[in-house]
Amino acid sequence: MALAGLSRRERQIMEVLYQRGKASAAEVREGMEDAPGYSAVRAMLRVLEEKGHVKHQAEGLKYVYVPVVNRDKAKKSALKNLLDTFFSESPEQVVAALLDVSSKRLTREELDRMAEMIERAKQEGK
Amino acid sequence: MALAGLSRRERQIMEVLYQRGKASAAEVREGMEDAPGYSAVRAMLRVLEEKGHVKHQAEGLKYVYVPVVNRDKAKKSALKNLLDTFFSESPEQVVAALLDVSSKRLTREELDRMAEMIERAKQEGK
DNA sequence: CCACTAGTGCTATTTTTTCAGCATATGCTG
DNA sequence: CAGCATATGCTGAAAAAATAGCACTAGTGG
Repeated sequence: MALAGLSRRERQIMEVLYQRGKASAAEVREGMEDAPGYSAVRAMLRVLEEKGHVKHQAEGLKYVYVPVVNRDKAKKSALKNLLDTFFSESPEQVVAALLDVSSKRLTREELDRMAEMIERAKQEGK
Repeated sequence: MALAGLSRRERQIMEVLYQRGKASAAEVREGMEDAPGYSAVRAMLRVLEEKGHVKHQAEGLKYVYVPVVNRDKAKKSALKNLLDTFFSESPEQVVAALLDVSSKRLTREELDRMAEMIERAKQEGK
């Protein structure tokens, strides 16, 4: 898993990076809760780079950091982990929780699209 | 969040506890990847208790540890976090990933139940 | 009773993590 | 050009985390 094995701060940083796709040290810092000093963030990004979790590219004047493991893979393994630790590997329960957590914000259209996805899965599995 | 702000090991331990509901130090240890020595696990459980994340109860001869924040709350906040960092807060995408990750294992019945849940959400939201 | 196993409590030590500060480079502005 | 803002590179050190080890207690089997 892309997030496992990381220290608290490292994890926080990786989450920001996955959220934004890419970010400079300063941006990462902004995205962090209880952000430490700028130096600290940079130091940690450097460590993360050494460990091979992120890479940087010059963009204009500054460095922009990007996760090495692509978002999609990280996403899947994060989901798997969640499934594992909280949902007893039961996807249904995830859907239930999902509807619960975000029920107010879900539009009719979104619900329709979800239903459709499930419909399609049924077809395929038949 | 019940898992935020924890160190790597602490987090690992909490995940095991949420997975199993409750566990003795030895069981927690079994559930951990790259498990450290037994003493280490116990020490961390003690720290987690001090910090108020777990509590213990004597069960027979040994102590059994339980998370303080109940599973359901922890579950929701973990899901919210996932949504936030990987799915741009889009529940649909979660469903898509869910179907993708576990498509093989999903039975017709499970899919039906999911569809039904969504159907119900539509009714309510109408 | 003695040895053995499986617990607990506590503490000391090592390793990681986290952080701040300084020196330096670059572009921009008046 | 001088001053300022914004970068990076690096290093040292405080703080937190992770771990091992020891002493002790309570059952259990011989």
